[in-house]
Amino acid sequence: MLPKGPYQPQSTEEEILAFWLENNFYSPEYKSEKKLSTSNQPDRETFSIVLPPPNANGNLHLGHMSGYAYQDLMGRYNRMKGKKVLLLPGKDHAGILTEVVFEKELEKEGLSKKALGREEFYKRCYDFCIKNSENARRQEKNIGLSADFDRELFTLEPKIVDEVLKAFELMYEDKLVYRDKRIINWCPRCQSALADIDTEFKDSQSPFYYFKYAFTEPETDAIRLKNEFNGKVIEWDFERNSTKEGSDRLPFSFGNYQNFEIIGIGYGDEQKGKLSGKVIGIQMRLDKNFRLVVLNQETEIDIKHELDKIFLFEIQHYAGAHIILFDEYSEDRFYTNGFILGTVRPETKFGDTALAVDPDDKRYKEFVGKEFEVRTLLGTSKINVISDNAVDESFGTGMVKVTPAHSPEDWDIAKRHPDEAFPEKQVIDFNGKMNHLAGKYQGLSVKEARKAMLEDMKSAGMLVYLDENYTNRIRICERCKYPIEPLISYQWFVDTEPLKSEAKRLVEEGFTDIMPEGKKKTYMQWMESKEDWCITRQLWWGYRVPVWYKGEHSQYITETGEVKEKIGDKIINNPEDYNGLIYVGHDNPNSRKTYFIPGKHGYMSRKIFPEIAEKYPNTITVQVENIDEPSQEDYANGLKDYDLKNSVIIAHSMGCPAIINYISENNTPIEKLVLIAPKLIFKEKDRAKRYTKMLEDLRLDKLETLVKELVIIYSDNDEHVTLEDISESIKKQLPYAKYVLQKDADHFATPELDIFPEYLWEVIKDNGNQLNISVLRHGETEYNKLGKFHGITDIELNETGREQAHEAKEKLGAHYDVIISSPLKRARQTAEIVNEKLGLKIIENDLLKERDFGNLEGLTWEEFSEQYPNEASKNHIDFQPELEKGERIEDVEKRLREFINWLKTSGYKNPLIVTHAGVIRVIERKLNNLTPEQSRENDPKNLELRNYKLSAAEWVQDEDVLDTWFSSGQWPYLTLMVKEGDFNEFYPSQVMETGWDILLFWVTRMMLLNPYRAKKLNPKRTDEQIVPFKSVYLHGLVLDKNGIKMSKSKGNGIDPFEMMQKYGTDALRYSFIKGNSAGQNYRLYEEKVSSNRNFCNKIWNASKFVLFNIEDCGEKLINTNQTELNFTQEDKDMLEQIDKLAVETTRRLDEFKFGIAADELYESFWHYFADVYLEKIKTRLYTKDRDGNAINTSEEEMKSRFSAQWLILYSLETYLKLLHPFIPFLTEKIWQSLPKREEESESIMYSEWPV
RNA sequence: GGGUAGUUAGCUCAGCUGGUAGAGCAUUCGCUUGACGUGCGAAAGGCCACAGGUUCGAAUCCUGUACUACCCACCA
Repeated sequence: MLPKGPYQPQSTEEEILAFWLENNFYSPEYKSEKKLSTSNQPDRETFSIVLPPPNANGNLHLGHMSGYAYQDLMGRYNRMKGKKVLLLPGKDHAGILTEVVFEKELEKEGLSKKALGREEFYKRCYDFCIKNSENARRQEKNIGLSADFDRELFTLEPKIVDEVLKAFELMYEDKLVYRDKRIINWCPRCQSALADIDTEFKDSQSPFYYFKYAFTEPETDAIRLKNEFNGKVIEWDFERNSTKEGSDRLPFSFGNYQNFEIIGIGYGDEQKGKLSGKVIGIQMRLDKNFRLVVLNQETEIDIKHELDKIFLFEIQHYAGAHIILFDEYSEDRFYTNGFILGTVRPETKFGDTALAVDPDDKRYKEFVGKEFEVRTLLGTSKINVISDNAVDESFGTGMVKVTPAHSPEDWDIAKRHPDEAFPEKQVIDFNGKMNHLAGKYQGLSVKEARKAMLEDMKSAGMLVYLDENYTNRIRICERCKYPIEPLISYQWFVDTEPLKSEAKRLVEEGFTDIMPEGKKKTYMQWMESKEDWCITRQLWWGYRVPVWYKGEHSQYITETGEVKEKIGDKIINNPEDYNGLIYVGHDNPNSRKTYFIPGKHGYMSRKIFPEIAEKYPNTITVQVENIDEPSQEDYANGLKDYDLKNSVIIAHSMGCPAIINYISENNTPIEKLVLIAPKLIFKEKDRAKRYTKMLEDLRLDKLETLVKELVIIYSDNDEHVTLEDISESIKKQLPYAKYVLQKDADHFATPELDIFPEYLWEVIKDNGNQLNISVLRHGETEYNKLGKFHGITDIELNETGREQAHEAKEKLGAHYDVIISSPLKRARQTAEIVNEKLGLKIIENDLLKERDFGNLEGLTWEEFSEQYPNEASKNHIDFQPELEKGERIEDVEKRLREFINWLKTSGYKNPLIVTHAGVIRVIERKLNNLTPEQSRENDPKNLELRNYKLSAAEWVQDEDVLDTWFSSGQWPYLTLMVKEGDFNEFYPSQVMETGWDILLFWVTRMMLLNPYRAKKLNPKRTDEQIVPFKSVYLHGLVLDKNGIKMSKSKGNGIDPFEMMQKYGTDALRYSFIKGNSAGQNYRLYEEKVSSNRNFCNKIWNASKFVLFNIEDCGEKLINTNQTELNFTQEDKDMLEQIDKLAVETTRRLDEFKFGIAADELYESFWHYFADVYLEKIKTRLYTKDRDGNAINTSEEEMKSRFSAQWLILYSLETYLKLLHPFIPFLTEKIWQSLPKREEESESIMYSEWPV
């Protein structure tokens, strides 16, 4: 029985939720022991929804909750229909948003991103997200979301990360991902590139500057400037003060004022006297030969204001005309001819590369295609005039400055006029400050520069007009609202074209359906648009791009303002320059090994391979048993202990067929395979009977897919292989290999190391040591002699020290290319002395300074022990880890790591470094991986020279991370790949349910990337099998009572949990659904929730009534068949009503008309079942009248009563089932109290849907 | 500039296979001992934006207009 009183949602929900969770009902794998449970239906179809992952950090708001209500509704409905349902939850790392949030979090602790370093930051941020995601997960459970939480995934989970990076690699290979220089949105605050979609617009009132590029030679070009008004040349009749047509008006108007009297004419000044003293008017120099002076006769108007308006109008329409306001400006200022242009961003004008006009604009026709020298704030410069359709002749002056580096539109224009408008000139740096091209404005922020330039343009007479009332829209960062700076930068992009046309087709052909219909068009329109999708962000929080550069890479701005990229010391000028400098793959190419596979014969295998392997790290000679007569098995045994994946392999002779077979068999991808004298492969089949098997097995067919770069080195005078053989045999079979001819005799048997083929050296050096560092300790000082510690105490060399240095210089080799010295005197002096012989450049580097010993400075150990006994006891004469003042050892290590990194990229190959004992120790430790204790006994003596080798050409990983949409765009694929078998079972999912506002952000990108991945996984998948979901249902957004979008900043949000507390989760869920339709925003306010709470209460009370009135029936009710009963007309009506409703509800749900279904259920349950039917049958149900006398006692009455009892139970159960997807908790609670058959499901979740 | 949706009761919205309009809230009146006042019964309130068309019949389908909201692009 149900308890008395109104429905109490809180306690019921708690109880029911625990029941569901404990029984694992949410898992698609759930199986019940009860026979009637729908989980036991044979051959269940699957039904999956991959849920949109909310930000792991965030609290869930109404928007999330409404989504869950819809998703869960579908899940529960389909579960009851007997489907195997998976609702797959996840949490998003939300890239830039979280990074900003977490940075603020760190600030609170007095920490910063930089102080933590990348790894630590990532780790902490990860923990932060995981911790906070518990919150969201709890909220999801509380709303009753029946998702399989055991499958929940975080977007940065290692397995997901692997898959995301793999997508990048695949797309790179397919050329769908490429690196290029583009104009991008740069957020100077976030210090990151952003995609268009990560930006917003804000209306802004920005002054609009009309300024003039004045010709340096005023009269030449200016003369040709013609002014045509409305298509005709004005001809003014001076005599009659009218135009040639006889009108006394100009063939155009000044703003709204028609009644201007034209009183001044002619170039001569005969009329001037008439104007003196009272003229406030406009003088237009329409042509070289005359001007017009116009006087306003209206006295009541604000003449200054009106003239401003007119003036602006004239500037805009009669560009090139020279206009003067008499009392404002002196005449001369405007008599210089030039081009007037308008802009809101004068500071970018240093980046102008051309001036553009509308091709149809007659005013400028004869200037197009010519170059002019004009005056600028920084002197003069030459500039081209081009014509382009992007220019609108009616806007501004009809002439635009083209600044390709700072405006996306101008970049596009420039691309169409590469010769005139390129290369770009970037004048603003990544911090939003003016750079070297801005002359005296360098270093100013964009805002400051604008202000300074305004003043300068005014005084230089360049400013023609300033329109203070201009409104435009500026792009701002979606996350931090900082204005975006369009800049040119090298980034990674996705080529969306081919993906878009595919995504468009899949919807057009109906493999994915989008609801509501109207949004399909929005989708199509987006799929037709063009976009360079920039997928790299300069952040730490996210998937670090699996890209490696050969050496440090950087972007910089050249003297002329061109943006360039440098990798190592190579400058990238075109895409081909990246060849060999970029490695894409998420293994670290630095740890890539070089393997030598020896053959049976020769000096190469026996001597050279082992010698090199010993000398170079990461180089290994594979040991092969029975190398005199090796078999395939011998090779396989030798190789099996090594991970050859993505390695470099150099094989000789018999090693060649062996390795080819081995990698083919194991499908091992190889970065580079070098085959030296692989003659046996091609020639010696008949001769080498012993190797027949190896050669017969030879699988050249797979090489092309497995080996990225294949090199074959052959010898032209090999007795076995001739050039002809090569061309006939090998090249035909391996046309993609690179062939290297070794001219000399058969090198590979020659005992001379130095004729080892040059090419091989290159290969090995990639992984080998290129940088030879020699480190020299300075000479003796007085303090050294006395045993006094001196770190930063700047003591000179003493006599002995100088002598030592002189001695040392004689012994030094001549191969150094630079001297790098600590700035302290003792080192610097030593460097200078030894350099007397070497004659090199000496560079000082602060990082090489000796450690600051704090209290120990200037003291001997004994003195120190006396003065600071405590401190001394914690340290040792040779090793001082615990100094109270001074520099910490870790800090010394840190700066030296920095120094070594700098050195690697400095370009020096053989530097001589002059520094201090402490520093040398640290360097040594770093390079030899020693602990401080291990290194302390090995102090270098004065002027002792030590040599180290370093790998200079290291691969350096790209610092950037991937755009969040790049990963969330693959979400269904990614999540279903994690658990074995899920992909095959649940992909494609049935529905994608989300708000329509992220259709263009997310749904489109999922349609771009998922089909691509699915097809890649298995090319045989059909269109139907590659789409990520069959239907997209876009729900409307939740608005507040006044129809305004809820937001934190407006404070108009409703807290869903407050509503749940107050009215119950079911009531809130019902409010999200009842009466709403796809794609339509709807308002949510407390009254709605409360009325739905009333509905829940109605269900509760009606159920109590039903249960109370069937109490006396016991087992009889559930064992009676409908056909055994005699129904009255009212019963039959009820029966018809409920049966029809079930059919109707099913239809509505199948058509995604959730809102209508909820309406109809509400109506039918309340206003028919409860209000009509239950009222009608009360007389049949009661066993006593008001006075307590027994009634309904005849057999017929008893029968009628039983029929009614049967029917109210039947109806109630049916209603509960139909309502369960909408109102899960309450319906479960009541269902539990209903009399049921033994084999009935233990939960309404798996009860059978009534149709 | 391109696109999408909307315009129905005082308010918020349903109603989209065409058959003289519905719900919630609000309003008015009545009802309280037996599931429920978080209730029951009743009432009032709409030429379904406008104009054409198709049809026996249009809130519903078509065309156009007006207004509103939103999205995309552009704004030198």
